[in-house]
Amino acid sequence: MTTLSPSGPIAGQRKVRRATMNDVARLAGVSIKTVSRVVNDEPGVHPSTAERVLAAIDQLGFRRNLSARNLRRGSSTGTIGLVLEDVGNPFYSGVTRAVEEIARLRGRQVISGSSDEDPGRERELALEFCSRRVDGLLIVPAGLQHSYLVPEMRAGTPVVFLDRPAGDVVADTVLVDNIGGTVEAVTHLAAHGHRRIAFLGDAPDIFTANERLRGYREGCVRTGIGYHEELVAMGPHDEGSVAATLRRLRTLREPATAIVAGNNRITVHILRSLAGSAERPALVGFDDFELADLLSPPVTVIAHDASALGKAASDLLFARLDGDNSPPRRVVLPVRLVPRGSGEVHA
Amino acid sequence: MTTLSPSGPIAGQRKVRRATMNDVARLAGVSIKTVSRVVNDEPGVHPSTAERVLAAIDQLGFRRNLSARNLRRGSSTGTIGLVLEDVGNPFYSGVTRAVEEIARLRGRQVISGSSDEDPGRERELALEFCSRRVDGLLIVPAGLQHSYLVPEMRAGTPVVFLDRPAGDVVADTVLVDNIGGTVEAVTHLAAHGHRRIAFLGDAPDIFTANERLRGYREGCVRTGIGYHEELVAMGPHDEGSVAATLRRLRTLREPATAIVAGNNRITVHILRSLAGSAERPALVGFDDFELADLLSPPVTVIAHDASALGKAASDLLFARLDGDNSPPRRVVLPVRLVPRGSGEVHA
DNA sequence: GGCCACTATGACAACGTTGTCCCCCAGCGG
DNA sequence: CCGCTGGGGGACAACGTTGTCATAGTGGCC
Repeated sequence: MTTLSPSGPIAGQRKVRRATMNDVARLAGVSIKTVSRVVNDEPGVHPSTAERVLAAIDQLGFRRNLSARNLRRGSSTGTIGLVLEDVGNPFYSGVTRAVEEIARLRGRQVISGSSDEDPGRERELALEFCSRRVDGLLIVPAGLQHSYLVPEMRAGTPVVFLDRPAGDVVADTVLVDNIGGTVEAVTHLAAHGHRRIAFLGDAPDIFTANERLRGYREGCVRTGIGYHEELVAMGPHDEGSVAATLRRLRTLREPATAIVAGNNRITVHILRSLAGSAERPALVGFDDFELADLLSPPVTVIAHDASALGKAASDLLFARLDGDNSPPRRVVLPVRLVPRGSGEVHA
Repeated sequence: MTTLSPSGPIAGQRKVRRATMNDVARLAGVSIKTVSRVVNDEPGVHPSTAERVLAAIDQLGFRRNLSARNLRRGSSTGTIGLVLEDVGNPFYSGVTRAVEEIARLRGRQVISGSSDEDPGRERELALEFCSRRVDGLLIVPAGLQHSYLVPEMRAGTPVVFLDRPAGDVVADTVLVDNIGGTVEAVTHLAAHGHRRIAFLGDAPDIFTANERLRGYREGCVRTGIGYHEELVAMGPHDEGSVAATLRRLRTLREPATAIVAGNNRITVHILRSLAGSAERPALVGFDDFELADLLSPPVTVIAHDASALGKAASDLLFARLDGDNSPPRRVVLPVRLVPRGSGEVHA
């Protein structure tokens, strides 16, 4: 194995101009159009000519400029844009992976970015993607205003909202059954004898957090254990605030004996806070996560599949790209309670 | 809050042609060049003119076409390409996040794709990114041949290899101290009295797997416990093969009392296989992972920071983009053993 | 031998933007 | 009143590619 040094810029030389079809054409002694034909596998090029062209391409290291191509062709840049909350969050990286998979099958590249729950950033990313003329847009909304997308949608860019609905446009949306999930969580805990069930959720202006709170409340009402303000703690949570909340819940006149966690991050914060304490409340977490089954006790969760979400949204998007122009759809994916132990502790 | 329906394609109408600078110019009663000036915040436009232009832009929902811009300007498409093994793997999604962060600070978008350890796919992705004229390329190599990148590097596209070195080109590379890590793992286990330490690693043609094996071997030699073929199991591992290997290790004439796991996936497979069994060998895993500290016993790991890796690589890439043309560098990031319990079990 | 059909190839414009260069006009000094 | 200056704005070409249309050559057929 010889080690090639690319003897070019790396060694501090001037940048070499990139070869264009023109250069290839000159070298191969044909017209630029013929090069184009070869590059695009168009018929009607004599095999021997094609061979000369290919040799020239190889020699020059030619690679066609997709900016130029996209400009000329007008339609389809072969990319789709994905705006999510945080690629670093395993849930969203699962979504990303699924989207990438579907996109690959359909010959598209994914461009993604994290909004970090900042509506301004979400908008910035989405519009940036539009400037790049993505063929479609998948968005996990951070904000409630999406009218900024109207011109893009009018111009034919399909948009699918993911995990949360758009604020003020009508568009395809894929959600999970947040309400059903927390109703089930509460029901499950109540069935195991718990009457004092707390809910720790994310900031209430986040759609899913709010929905899950609603489900929690409905569960409390349906099971007859009643809804008690003091058992609810919403808001952006970090390790510290979760620990503080747990302390508070323990010292109530009637302490909480069970907890529903509003998302995977909160579940983990809770687990970490509880680590080592002998007495631990029953726990059901929203979102499944790796290793939940290996903890002791294993963590009961409301599971919903990141891949399924990504796949459903991509499928919807590609259906639009294929010309489906039926009215906007709202898909709600089911969740399921996975009993593992942590929620089956008796009160 | 009113609900806007984008009354366009969604409702099944014809696609509206997207507004161009020409349309804006016509509407604003100026030349296209003036529109360009406004859009690019160039000086020399009368405030009142600029206002008219901005109004027209708003009215038409104009968004400049970056394909055209990039084509015309020739340099910098404002994107960087990231080829990794699997965005769905938490380790790589951490890398992605870090890269995205740095890119954002430098005004770049990240385009990423997963190679799934397939060299062909890696190449395909990298070249696709080159066709899109990314400003730079970050690659977690799947294969050993990277001479296909030479024309690109010559043309001035900086390339940084991540986590593994390139096969046959000289280029910037950021690695972690794989050898040092497994040496330390073995040393740690030996210090706790283990003499029969097994190693479960990934396929040996993967650079990191091979390095870690080397470290393991060196650790065995240095500690004087000796290297025994029968204690090593390389190869692509899944849940089943790991379980089988563990059974084999248990039934040796001198069974293994400790295990070093070659990466986070293997560690998890091991944990899952061991779940429930009373007697468990000591374990040190390569790669830290979320909740490792909450398992029982908590899992001792060789930790290295995905963000640090992503950041180091991006920093290197942007240094190149800023004109640094010193000889290619190889950065090796330190790892550290995080003792948590699973590796401190006495033999 | 003349005409046609067909294959292989090329000339040219156009995609939407920006860099270069030029022009117009108001204001000002001589 | 003239020439000069500088701010504001426009005409035009060019980026690299592809779609449209034209054309040269070749062989077959009456």
